[in-house]
Amino acid sequence: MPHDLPKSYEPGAIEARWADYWIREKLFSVKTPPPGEKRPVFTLLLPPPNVTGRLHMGHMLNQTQMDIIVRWHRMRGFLTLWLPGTDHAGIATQMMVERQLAKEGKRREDMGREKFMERVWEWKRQYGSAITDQMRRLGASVDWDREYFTMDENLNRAVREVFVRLYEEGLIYRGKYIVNWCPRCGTAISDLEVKHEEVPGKLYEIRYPVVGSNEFITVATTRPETMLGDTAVAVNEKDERYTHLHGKNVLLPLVNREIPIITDELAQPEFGTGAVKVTPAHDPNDFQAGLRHNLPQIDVMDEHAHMNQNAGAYVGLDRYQARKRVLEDLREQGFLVGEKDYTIAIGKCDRCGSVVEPRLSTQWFIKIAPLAERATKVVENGEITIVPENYKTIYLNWMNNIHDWCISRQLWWGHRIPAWHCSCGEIIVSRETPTTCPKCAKATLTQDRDVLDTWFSSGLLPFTTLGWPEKTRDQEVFYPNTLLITGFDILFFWVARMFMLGCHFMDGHKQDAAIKQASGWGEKKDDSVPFRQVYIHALVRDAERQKMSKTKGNVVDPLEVIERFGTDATRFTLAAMAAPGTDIAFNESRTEGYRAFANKIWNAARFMFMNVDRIEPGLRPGCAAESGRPHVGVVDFQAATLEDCWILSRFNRVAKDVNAALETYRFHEAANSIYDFFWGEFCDWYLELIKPRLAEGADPNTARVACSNLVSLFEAALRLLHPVMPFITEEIWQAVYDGKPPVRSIALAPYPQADKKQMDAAAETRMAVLQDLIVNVRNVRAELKVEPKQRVPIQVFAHEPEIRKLFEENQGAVERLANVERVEFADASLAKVAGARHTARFDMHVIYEKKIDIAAERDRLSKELEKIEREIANGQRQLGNEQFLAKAPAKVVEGLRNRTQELQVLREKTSSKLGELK
RNA sequence: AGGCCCGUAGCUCAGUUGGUCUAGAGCGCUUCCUUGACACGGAAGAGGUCGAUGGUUCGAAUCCAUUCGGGCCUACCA
Repeated sequence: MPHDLPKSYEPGAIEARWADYWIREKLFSVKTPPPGEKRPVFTLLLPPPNVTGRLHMGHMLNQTQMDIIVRWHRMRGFLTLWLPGTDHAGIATQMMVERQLAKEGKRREDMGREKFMERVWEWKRQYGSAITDQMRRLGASVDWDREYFTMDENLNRAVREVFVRLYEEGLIYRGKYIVNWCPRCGTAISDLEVKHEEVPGKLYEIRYPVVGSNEFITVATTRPETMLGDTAVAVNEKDERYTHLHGKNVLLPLVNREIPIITDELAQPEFGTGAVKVTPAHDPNDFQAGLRHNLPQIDVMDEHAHMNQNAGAYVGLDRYQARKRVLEDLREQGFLVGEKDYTIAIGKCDRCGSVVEPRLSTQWFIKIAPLAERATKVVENGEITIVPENYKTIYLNWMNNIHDWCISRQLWWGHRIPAWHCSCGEIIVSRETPTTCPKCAKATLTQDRDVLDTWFSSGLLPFTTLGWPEKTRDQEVFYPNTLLITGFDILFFWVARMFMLGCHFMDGHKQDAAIKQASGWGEKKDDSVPFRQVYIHALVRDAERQKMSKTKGNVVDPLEVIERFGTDATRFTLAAMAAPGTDIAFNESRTEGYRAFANKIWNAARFMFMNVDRIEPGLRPGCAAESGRPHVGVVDFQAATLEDCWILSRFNRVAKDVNAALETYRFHEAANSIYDFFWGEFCDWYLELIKPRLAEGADPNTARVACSNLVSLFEAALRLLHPVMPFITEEIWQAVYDGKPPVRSIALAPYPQADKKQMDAAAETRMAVLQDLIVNVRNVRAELKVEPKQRVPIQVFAHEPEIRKLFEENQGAVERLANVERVEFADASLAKVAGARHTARFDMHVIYEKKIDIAAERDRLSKELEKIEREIANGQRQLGNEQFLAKAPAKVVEGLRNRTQELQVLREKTSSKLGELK
């Protein structure tokens, strides 16, 4: 077939074509294997993006890393399940649809719950696949046949089951507590959804008159408007300033309510005046104190943080207006006695940014301690490995201070809480909708209005996506999930919750023993954990290391980057920059560089095809294997020459490095190894070296071998690169097989593994010396400003016969790559010849009439000599140190000894030459 | 308040348990080259006392302490 590829690589159409092909062919769909199968299994759960989401760099980093690991496993013969889905994203989606409604002049309250829900589903049907369509474009090799949505009927059933079980076990309770309340969203939110911020504020001192005396007691507060709900003033029992007031009452200003002075540890003598107002309905600490002293709870605000009837004259005012008015009135009436600048910590709603109000309300909670205990243990004892390890510390730290989790939300969009209220006050928690109240037998039941926190359902995904609560074969095979790859920003929101809920609900579960063994997890004891390993990656920032955010306007749109440079180049950028544990400052110039890399690969392929078409048009490399087969390195390679032995050896070493790097999620090392190999060794040296063998007029047999080797090596290199750059590798690989590949896709071909038999350390060393000679000649030519086209003779003195032989055998290579006219071999050192170069293994001299710049040469040499001497001195000092000889490993001592010897040879030559020049 | 991370070439970053690190890469920069795969290319080069100080060690960019600078996370103290 004619391989007339365009001169430069155009990713757009090619990528779209293969992305479609992979989906159409269902290449990544996984059939559940029957019992008895011993194949290794790899399971990965996609962190479900919000249905409302648009692909951002964080997603892309996450998905690139996952896809690399997934493709790598698949090519190594694992039965690889990557399970995709989207999250219904309670608040985000509801807000999105409400905004849409607002444009039509409608409000959800007017529509009613049912109509609104229909509308959200409508929205989902229309726009809900935007983000997954974008994933398809990335080439994410997920099993689309198993795609889920967290509001799917089967997942909803599982959610109800979980809720009921936890309730029955006493791990879910309902109660009236202070929760974080967002006045804009109109719902409770969990501790995690509150973002803390420090802002300058004021600390106000207000004096309360003590009843039955003309004394005052002065309290300090940052939130004077809440005084309207005060039900006590607390002082510390040990605080002698207030001992005489114990048991007395004060008259609450503005409201004229009598409230007691109590003693409680809430009041700390060192702070402010040592006396503190107690507002049980508006502060979590005060709430606790209120319970201790049985104080009334007076809520003075409504759900939008406006003052209610309990606020008397202030009713209807927003909390900040109320603060202003309260302060004015207090000042006017002489109660405000102090006002200090003070930094206050405020909490803002993660979603909408409104200041969160601690609010007394009835909510559903999960008693977290028993779940946390188990989830802590499995990380401590290594049943779940968290990588990098510092996230393990962060996780354990958080688990040790974890609070009960408020799971109810006052929203409409989400999993409805499976609880029904009877007019008699009874609450029925049930899997199915109950018809009558078991207590009073009335049929007037209404379902709880609240829905569950979105993270409640996503916390169950590791097992609910595998058919739970049914006992399924999928669970035996795929649970525990092998790995989770996610960002640290949802470590607590999601990861920790999955640990807790997974261990709890899959307690006692056993993975299919044969599969567990084959997958390499034989040593793990606990199969209830949701994952064997969790890899946490960092954030993608902009080039200035700023967090990307819409408000800052510094968001880099991955699709735009892809548009310009290609998906492969963008993926490669993220992989090459993803050193574990560090944030990625996304830099477009890198992507530009990797587009050039793709182009380089493309042109190397053009070169290959050009030769195949001319030399042996029917040539196909021998990779007829499916993934998992043993012959997975370079196939049918006849190492005939030094460069053949060398490149084969290098390939295997690189394959070894890449596999090792991926094993520990060092994506950047994997990417860079391949890059350096492909460009710096394969293209820059190997292709140049074999050109004479391929050239027209060369011996046909030699040409055939060279051509076949080239194709074999290229084919293997494509497989090595495929997980990182899936598109270009597929395109060229298919072309290598002329559109009739042994398997449907390179994604199903075996991944290269290092083969010791193909490694040749001697060839690598010999090649290094040859390269050294060539580079030296080029170097001298540049210094002498020899015309680029002019070929020059050189003179070489080799210290050892083998080196001379090496140069003789590869004379042609030297002549071509260094533009040398002929190589003359000298019998004695050339060190003293002006302009000569020398290394520990050879001396070299370019024969050229142009005079060398003696002064410049002298400068260069004395600089060099200085450096050599410094290093020799350093080496000798160490080698003369007995402690070093005794303690350092033999390899290090040996290396230093050799190095020092070489340096001494160099020093001799350099100094004698320098003497010559003076 | 507690915890975590970062500070290496002009810029963006690598540098796994301290030992061929004689500190690397990409981009940028300088000089030269359109040679039949590729100018998204090739060849050669300049550029860093690894934030600072002190310590541990035969040996430190790498470990410890202090300090300066930058970022992040968690936290119910008025």
